[in-house]
Amino acid sequence: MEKKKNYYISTAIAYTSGKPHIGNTYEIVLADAIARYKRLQGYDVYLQTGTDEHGEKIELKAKDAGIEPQQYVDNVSGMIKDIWDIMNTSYDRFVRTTDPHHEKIVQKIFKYMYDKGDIYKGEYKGLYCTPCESFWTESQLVDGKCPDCGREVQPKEEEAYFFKLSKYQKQLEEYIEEHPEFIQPVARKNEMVNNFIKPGLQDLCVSRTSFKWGIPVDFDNKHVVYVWLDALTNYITNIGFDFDESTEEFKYRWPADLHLIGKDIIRFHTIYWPCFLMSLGLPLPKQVFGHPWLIMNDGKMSKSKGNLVYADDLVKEFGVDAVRYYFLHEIPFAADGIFTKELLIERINGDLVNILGNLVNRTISMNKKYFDGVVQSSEYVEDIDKDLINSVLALEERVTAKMDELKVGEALQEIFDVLRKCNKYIDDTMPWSLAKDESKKGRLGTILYNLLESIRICSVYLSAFLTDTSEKIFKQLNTEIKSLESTRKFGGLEVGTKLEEPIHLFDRIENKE
RNA sequence: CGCGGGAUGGAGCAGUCUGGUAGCUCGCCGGGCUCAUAACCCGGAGGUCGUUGGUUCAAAUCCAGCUCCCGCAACCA
Repeated sequence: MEKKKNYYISTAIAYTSGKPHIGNTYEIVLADAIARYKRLQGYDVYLQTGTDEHGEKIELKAKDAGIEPQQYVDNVSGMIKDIWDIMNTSYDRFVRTTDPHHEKIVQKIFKYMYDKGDIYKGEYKGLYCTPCESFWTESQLVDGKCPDCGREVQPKEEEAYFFKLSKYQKQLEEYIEEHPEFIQPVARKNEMVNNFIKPGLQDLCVSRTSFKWGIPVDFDNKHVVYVWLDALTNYITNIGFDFDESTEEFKYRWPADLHLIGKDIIRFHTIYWPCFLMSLGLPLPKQVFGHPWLIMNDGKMSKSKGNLVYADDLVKEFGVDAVRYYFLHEIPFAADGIFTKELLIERINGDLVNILGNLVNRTISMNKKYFDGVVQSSEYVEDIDKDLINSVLALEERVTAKMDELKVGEALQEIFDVLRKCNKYIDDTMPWSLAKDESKKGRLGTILYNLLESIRICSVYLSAFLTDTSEKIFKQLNTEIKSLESTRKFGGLEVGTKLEEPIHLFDRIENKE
């Protein structure tokens, strides 16, 4: 028996400062599509996501709301999970950094690094703005003053623990050089190497004394663990890492195959995280992909601009697969994608309604009209069929190639290219014309079979992206044949199958304004 | 001279590594078809490929300079 290969993919854990907007929601959908495609390919996939719940910002938010931090994060974490569910994402575990087990292991990790000498006690020297209670770096200052309030800053020292990043610099640099696929896209790798690693890594301050809402350093209670040491370790604590004896699951899953993260936190994942792992003596994740952002016309989404859009609102208005399609299709591999409602409607009408929905509807309608919905055999082959069938059979290779490069939007386009071909095939073969001639019924049945089978195969691939729609198509085709294996030979759909009534997969969005 | 990415018909992108008639989606104009959700199919108009110079029989593609845009520049999730 062949042993299934396993595939561990993670998203960044979402910060529980507030309800996630579509820019934050995009990532889990992207991860979900990758995970579903890998599952389709037969991998034993593990998709982990969750929430990052500590830090000063949350302490303050809770205080403003007049509730305990735990209550605050329980609420927001639940909200985030709800949205992930609304988006039909197939995560295997939803983790939280306030989970007692996670906290316990983080404390152990901190202690281990301290005992090993990788964490030491020192003084944090920085420029401090007293009214804002914040440290700033030279480069963050605006005209030499606090970027938040514009007041003078003073040099200040504070007791803190530091992690010896410098100790692992050489090892990290070598690893990155020897594994060109480690940081994606490559432009990000250059940023990290040129801006941080080559100039020399400074030791990282890994504890705070200015607030309480964090995991306490158990041997020095004045300090809480720096948020990133707490957050990043979620990737190992939740699958069973421990010093005494890690679980079988951990041994099986780690190292992760892919950390999917936003481009804003690449530094934490490609410099700090690898160094932490080296300190723990663990292998590094195979790949970190810093995906681009979904932004608005007027730039990044932000509360101050008042241009926030939420996924659950969009789903209510347009349906989950329309939103999934937009996220996955619109955002290229390396450049930011724009979100506007107009573009969303354009995608829905142009692709989902016209190309996909209409194709399925017209095909099933014809089969109903001409053959009472019964799938005919495909004996009457002509040359024109070959082009269509070859395109359909080539899909696996083409889609997989794009998915392996994490170019999910392009993978989706490959499928839609074939759907377009199906529409063209209908116009070229003119089934309605054959239907008028009783002697051409055989040929007519063959054409419709080719179309139905092409649609079925496309639907198998679509199941990774448009989960509900794919199911609706299978249901209309009245088939349970949905495996990737079944797409390798044209002819999976059984002759004699009785199709369901044709329905509209997507409704056209009429111009309201 | 901090590091990196980019500039291609009205819009969004591919093509640049491995020079050889500029491609895709949308929009626009014209035609076809009627199975289908005014959907589908075909044809057409529209580009000095940011700019200047160089190499070459030949440059969007290679080389050099310039202009403009964008990302990164460390303890902020």
